[in-house]
Amino acid sequence: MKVLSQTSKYGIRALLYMVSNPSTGEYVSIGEITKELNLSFHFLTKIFRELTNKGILYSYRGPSGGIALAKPSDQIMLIDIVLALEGEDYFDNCLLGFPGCGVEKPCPVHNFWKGIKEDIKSHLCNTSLAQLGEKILAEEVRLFD
Amino acid sequence: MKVLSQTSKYGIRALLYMVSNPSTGEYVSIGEITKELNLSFHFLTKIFRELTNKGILYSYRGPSGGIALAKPSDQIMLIDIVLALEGEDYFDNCLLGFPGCGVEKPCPVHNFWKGIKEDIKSHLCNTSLAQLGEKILAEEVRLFD
DNA sequence: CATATTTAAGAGTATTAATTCTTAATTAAC
DNA sequence: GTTAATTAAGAATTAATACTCTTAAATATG
Repeated sequence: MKVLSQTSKYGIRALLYMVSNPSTGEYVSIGEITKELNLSFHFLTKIFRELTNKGILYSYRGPSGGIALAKPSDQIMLIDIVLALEGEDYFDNCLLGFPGCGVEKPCPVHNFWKGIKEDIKSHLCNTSLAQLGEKILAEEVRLFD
Repeated sequence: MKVLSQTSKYGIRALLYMVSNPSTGEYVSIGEITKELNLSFHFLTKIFRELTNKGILYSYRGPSGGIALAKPSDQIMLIDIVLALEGEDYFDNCLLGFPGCGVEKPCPVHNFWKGIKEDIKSHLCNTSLAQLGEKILAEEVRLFD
């Protein structure tokens, strides 16, 4: 059951590392993150480039450069990251792949699936990086192995 | 948001065609189904081979042969098809791909995702091909374009 | 038994997603 | 201005999924 691409998963994990490890400097380097989370440096760089282009991150080149959240972490919702990385049409899918499934001609599981998607969407809309970062800091959940 | 593979989607759509188009003979040919649903004959043949191997379908070769449900349609649940085609570990996933996410060391969205998965699983467990076939026959929903 | 119809099996190809690699641009510090 | 540290851009490669093709086996019918 692959609901999110590796791109989104790595992106979110890396952002959660950032909010749960308040760094001293203004920018945190991608190298540090990939080293800590054991991710591919080049792959995460590409992912973060996308988030920078979408206005979710700031980036700064050169020594002591890196990336930083463009907004306070309590104002960045999971939905922002998912839509940025998966595409704005992320929720426009039919579970069974029926061509033309929609309100006018629903597939046999349309209403059920609509409800599930609404649950997921609302949770992503109402969950900020800050909230999850706090859970990690409170050690209710874990970021690492 | 791709929750099911094309394999599962085509497989379920084809089975729904079967239950909503009670054929005269004992077996329905794969060629008829793919012609009606505009699917690839060879691809669906491969998918149905898997369902036959898993005991969900019977198959019979030769003229007027084809495939048939191995059990009455009200005893074949969507979960049976999904697990057969996606694998038994279909629900063993972490939304964010955290390594080792589980009860002992949950990721920050573990409990939320657990709930969603339970909703999906229980719906798939409680929905039979017969139920969906009836909805199609009652024209509440559509199988075709 | 010859032919036509159908599924079985799996090799082969194409498309998409994931990952790696190479080169360039920016900036700080000496 | 030279060097080192860092992101930017996107080409190139690999892996996974989706799909197609070829050959074989089974079976009904004349």
